[in-house]
Amino acid sequence: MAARQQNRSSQGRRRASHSMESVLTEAVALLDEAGAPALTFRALAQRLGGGVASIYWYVANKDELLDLATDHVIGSILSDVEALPGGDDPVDDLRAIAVTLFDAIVARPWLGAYFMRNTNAQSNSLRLYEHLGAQTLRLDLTARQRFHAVSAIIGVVVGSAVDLGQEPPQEVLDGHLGRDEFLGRAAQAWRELDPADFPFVHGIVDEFDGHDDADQFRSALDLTLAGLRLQAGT
Amino acid sequence: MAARQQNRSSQGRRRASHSMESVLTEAVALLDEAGAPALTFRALAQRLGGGVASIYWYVANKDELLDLATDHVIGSILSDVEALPGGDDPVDDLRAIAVTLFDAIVARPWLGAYFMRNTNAQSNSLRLYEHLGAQTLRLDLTARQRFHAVSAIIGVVVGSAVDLGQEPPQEVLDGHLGRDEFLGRAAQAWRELDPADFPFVHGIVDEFDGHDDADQFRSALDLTLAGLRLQAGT
DNA sequence: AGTACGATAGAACACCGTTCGATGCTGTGC
DNA sequence: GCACAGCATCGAACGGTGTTCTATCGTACT
Repeated sequence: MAARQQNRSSQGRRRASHSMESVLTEAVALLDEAGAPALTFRALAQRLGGGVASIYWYVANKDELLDLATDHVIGSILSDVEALPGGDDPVDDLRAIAVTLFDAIVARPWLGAYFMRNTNAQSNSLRLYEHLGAQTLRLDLTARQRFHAVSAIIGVVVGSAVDLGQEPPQEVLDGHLGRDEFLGRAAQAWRELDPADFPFVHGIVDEFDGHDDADQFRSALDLTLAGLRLQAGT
Repeated sequence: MAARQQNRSSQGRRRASHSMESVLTEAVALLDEAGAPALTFRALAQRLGGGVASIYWYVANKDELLDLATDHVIGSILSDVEALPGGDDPVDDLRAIAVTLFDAIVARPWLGAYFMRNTNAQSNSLRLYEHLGAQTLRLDLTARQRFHAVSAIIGVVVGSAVDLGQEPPQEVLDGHLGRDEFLGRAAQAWRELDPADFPFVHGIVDEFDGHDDADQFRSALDLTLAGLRLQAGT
């Protein structure tokens, strides 16, 4: 009985049988390969070897598809976070979690735009949120300070991620122009500004040229964490 | 001679004559009234009383339209920033600028998604960037620290703005549900979680319920600025 | 007057999310 | 063994989007 569905690609070929898992997996694969604009119902259907309308049996609309796909990968990020060793210093643990988050977004730039979009549902986002917050319970803070601290850390991650998630302006996607070259070109434009009008920009253009996004994020995070440490009075 | 174009709505009526200014103004008006999805070439053309393709004479594509519209409003934000009094403490001045930015995004939620998308051009964004950076010149920091400090502050603003710019889930847009009511409902769901699994969430749910976004932003900003002050050694 | 050119516009194209109605497949009660 | 119910699937169509093509108008200059 029912010895068919375990081998869905043998001779059936007429109809495709999916599953929530496969839909989400392929959706994430599309997002990973070519970013948010690549995830269309038609492309996804073709990849699943089925029809367009079939996807709507698993998902109400595109927003829900995005939400579920996002939650799907946040699940694996959650695993990474839970695998973190954890040490004496809660602030260091907060930093480690935040860095893990950032790394995950670097690997999947499209995540930046949808990250933490749905804190409401019983999703993995909430568990991640709890993980961050748990560290603040080890600090001497008020409830409000804890709430704001976690929001601030997520804000730093998202803020850096948005900068990062921006699609490069077409030339680098085509491979005609490397990222460093693109940065260098912008830097050159900055150098040609009037130093009297733009003293600051002139002062940091060398830092901007060829800068590392991870460094930038780490610095922003450390500023926030330093402030937090001060607040906790340790 | 040429006593026509100053009164383009009298009897001409056949053809519409626009200008870069009017295109951008109406585009911003559409964004302000109903958010990003409301800005379509057809809606904009109708508003300008002209054809769809005419807009392409002023603008290469929608991305450029968004960039220019964004830069247009950033110009007025820049005026607000330049009107700021400015005091003894550079960090306080940084805070004032950041708060001005945040307020502008609160007034125009769609800005959050596009803010600081193009630091490359000779735009108003760059001037705003310079304004922020100018304050760091009054602090005892290295060039790299200054670069990272400004990035961090922008990151906090953008991070908070993204949270804020999220379209509410349809019910509140229809007016069927107030924002506070919506927050309260989510809070209630949090309260019903197992306190053993979610100690942090339970501890801050009262803070989350009916929280003020401005407070949240201010706290995140203050953490970063406290860290910066520590770094500058004042 | 004729012409070059800045500026406008309608129609069409390809693609998108979404819906509708019909159709195949599968397990269940007779 | 067979009709039936419902789960799952799909093709085709609809309305809407950004974008392009081509034709045209109006104005200023020679």
